[in-house]
Amino acid sequence: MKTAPHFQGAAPAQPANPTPLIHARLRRKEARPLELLDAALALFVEHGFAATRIEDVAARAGVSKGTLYLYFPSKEELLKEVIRHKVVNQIAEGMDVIRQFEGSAAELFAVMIRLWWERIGETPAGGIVKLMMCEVRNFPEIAQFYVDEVIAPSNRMMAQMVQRGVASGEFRPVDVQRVVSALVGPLVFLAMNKHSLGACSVGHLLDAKSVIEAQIDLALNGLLAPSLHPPHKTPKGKQ
Amino acid sequence: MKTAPHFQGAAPAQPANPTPLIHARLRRKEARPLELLDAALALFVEHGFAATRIEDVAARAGVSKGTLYLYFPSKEELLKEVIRHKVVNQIAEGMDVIRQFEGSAAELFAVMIRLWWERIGETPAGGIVKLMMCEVRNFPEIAQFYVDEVIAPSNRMMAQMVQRGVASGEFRPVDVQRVVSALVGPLVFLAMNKHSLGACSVGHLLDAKSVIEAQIDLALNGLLAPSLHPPHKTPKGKQ
Amino acid sequence: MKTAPHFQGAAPAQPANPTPLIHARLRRKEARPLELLDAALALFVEHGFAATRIEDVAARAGVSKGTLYLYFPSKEELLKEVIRHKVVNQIAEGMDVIRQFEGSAAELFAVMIRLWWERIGETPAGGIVKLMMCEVRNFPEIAQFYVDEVIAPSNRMMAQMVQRGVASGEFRPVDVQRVVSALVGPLVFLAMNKHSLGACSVGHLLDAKSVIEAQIDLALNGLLAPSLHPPHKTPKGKQ
Amino acid sequence: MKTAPHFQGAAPAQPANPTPLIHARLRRKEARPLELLDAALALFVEHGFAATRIEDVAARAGVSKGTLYLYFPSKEELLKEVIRHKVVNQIAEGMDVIRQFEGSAAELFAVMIRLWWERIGETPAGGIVKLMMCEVRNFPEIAQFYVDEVIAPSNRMMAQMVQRGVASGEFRPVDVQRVVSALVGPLVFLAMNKHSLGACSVGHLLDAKSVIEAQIDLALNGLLAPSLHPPHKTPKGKQ
DNA sequence: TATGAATGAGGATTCATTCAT
DNA sequence: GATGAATGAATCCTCATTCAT
Repeated sequence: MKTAPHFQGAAPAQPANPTPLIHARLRRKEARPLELLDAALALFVEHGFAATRIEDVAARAGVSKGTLYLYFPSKEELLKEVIRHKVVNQIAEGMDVIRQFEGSAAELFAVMIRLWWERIGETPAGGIVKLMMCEVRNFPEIAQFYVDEVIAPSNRMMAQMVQRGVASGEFRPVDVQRVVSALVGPLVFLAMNKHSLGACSVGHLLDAKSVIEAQIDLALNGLLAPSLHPPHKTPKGKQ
Repeated sequence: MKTAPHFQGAAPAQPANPTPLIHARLRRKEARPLELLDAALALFVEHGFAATRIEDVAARAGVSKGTLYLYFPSKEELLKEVIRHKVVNQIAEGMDVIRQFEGSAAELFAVMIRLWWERIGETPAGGIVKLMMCEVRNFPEIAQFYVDEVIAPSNRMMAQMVQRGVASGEFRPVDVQRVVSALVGPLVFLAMNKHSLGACSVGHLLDAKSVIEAQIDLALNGLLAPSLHPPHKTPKGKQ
Repeated sequence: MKTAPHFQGAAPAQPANPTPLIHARLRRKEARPLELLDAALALFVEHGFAATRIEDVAARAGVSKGTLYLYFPSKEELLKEVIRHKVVNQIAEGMDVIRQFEGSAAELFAVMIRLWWERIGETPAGGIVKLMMCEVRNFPEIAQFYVDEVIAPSNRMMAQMVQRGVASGEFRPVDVQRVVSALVGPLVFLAMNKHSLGACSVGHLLDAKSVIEAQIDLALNGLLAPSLHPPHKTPKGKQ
Repeated sequence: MKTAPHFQGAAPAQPANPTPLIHARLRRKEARPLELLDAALALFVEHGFAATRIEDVAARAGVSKGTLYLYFPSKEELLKEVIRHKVVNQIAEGMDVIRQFEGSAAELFAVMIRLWWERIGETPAGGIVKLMMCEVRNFPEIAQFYVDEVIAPSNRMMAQMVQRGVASGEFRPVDVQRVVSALVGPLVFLAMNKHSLGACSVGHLLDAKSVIEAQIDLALNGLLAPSLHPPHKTPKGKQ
């Protein structure tokens, strides 16, 4: 049950080695599990866990089947490691950026929604969202982990954001939890769709960015206190 | 594990049995494919297509493997038939009700969202939504079918609904297609969640009905023309 | 283990009922096993025993699977019955005609070879030959039966025929048994070929009748006593 | 049940192992397909294609089912490869020897018939003959292949041989093609019989070599020009 | 008798996992 | 460490056989 060291797994461009004295061989050795996790994530997301062959994961990472088993004791453990590693690394990373933002509630709101898409929805982390939706029921232990590590913190953050606007009077008084759920829905849907119908040749129906803008527009108009209406304009050029 | 011969769900119209003591065998033979489709839907939704064993589908329908193959030539055809049968029947059925609605755009909007959940989201048809999201990439022909038969008609209908409000001046002028996508997102998300995390023991985080109400509230406030604000009140006792 | 009454199984045209008072129903009942045997023979010859489906045999005989099992307790017994019945009826019947022939040794020789082809080789009995060649090793008990009932009598008859010519001085003195084997070979080969390559679209390479004539010509020229050479002319028009 | 790594039969030329202790694994890997083809040939010939279990083929080659599928993608492809490999190697090999012969037409004739038996009829290639006769109708593509690669070349060569005798006046003028067919018949029959009735305990009726001699005697006497009669004596001790 | 729906043992094929090199 | 040949349990699917009607 090895856990890989912290590492920016999915980054396509690898900056020059910060500690040049370490052998390239060693770096490769450390990177291997991450390449395997990337490969596994991509294939699990595309085909589902059961329909993905270990051999294809290995091949995509450029190693042989046997090598994969040097790092992961079974297919199921590989899946768990993918989730654990990608969730903590990628999701958390996305969240970090979001968490630091300051500004008005409405601005924060719009920025956060956009950032969520850029940092999570359209990155490999979005694949995790689909993978979880499709596989949790086959791996109940993972569900708890996912709820604790991802869902709950996300919800708390979103809730804080809405709550801040309500407290300041910027937003109408609303049931924060339910509004959060209503806001999260389309984001999760967009992320899933990207790896589902959106990845099929027939699926170029949704332009995620413009749907995001429509949702921001709709939600902000729905949230803002009556006295402030209509302060949030439909973005230019978007009809 | 036998399910009742009086099948539930999918048949468009079942006349009262004209000859009450006609062969039980014959009645079974007619009911069998529907029972198998129900069983397949349930298991495909729960475990995914690849991880579901044909033998388990048959057992859930109270028959043996061999019997399943009397009605469906292969596992893949079974999946296709599940999609075709459940989609056309359930989706079309829900749509019918909606099409006949008369009233203000805002009322229609609220009714439609609630009806979608009652007729599709929380029925077995909701399982189709999750199933499709998880499996389309492995079955490109099904993707085309699903887009043509489900996504496109649904979108068209939602778009008409929004467009009616915009045309009458009840709603703000918005990009209808994008708003529709933003509206569909949380509904689809709710349906998927019901069969995903929501079905795990840790997943009782979302109360679908109240999220639906929150979304209606949010979206109507976001859609209504400024001059009418705030005409749509947060429903009593929901905040 | 019912055995069917003597009957001209394969004849497409059924002559007027010789005993008109017997119900057509009854005749049908008696004929059914024969229709099944005919169907089984045809399919076993075409596809082999293992690759033939019981259901196809029944369908070819115009009855259902269940009906076949009213007459034959298993697929293997059906095969045995096909062989027993077709061998005794068809082969023996062909032999009868041949056995009665009288004439000079050379004439008898030529006539018998031609008759063998007409009465056995190109009739359904020829199918038995192929069936036996292909399946005996899987059914060793049948081998003894076939040797006793078909091979040995045929060989004896052919041997008598050759021996008669040798004894009368018409033929050279030869090892009768070996010559018989050398004569039987191409006949059996022709019969098998008819149901093998000859039945494929690519197999129109052999015209059985002219090969037969070539063999008669060759063998007679090879058998006749030196003083009589060349008494047996190459048939007219055959070059 | 392992067969020796020094494979028998099919390889055109096997150089002495240059590095005697090179990986046994590697040597196995190269020998494996040949051992599997040998095993498949033996079992297909004995039981027929449909009645042979893949697992038994693998076991006879000393490996497991799974291993067979490393080398052949399906049972049907295995059959095709058996045909292709055994046919081109064994048939071609026999043909080579024959092609180089010099001498009188009668001598060539006798030598060729005997050689055919020694090089093809009584070797594993003889099994191919039976296999083809029994299975071609189920595999039309193979029929074409077999006609093009085996039947046609063989016939052409036999025809040349007879034609040479006719042209030189050694043989009577005969219809060469038909005589060839009449000559091929008993050879093919002997080969098939060896794997059919001849392989059953009751089937020791034919001594192939002496039948061959009888056929040579018979055919040569039948072919030689009248003026030369009787130049070809029945071989000593064979009558 | 005749039917054909139902069964489940059997066989082809796949693929996660092991292990000798 | 790395490989990939080998394994065999697991799964899809077929079809001989049974049996209620």
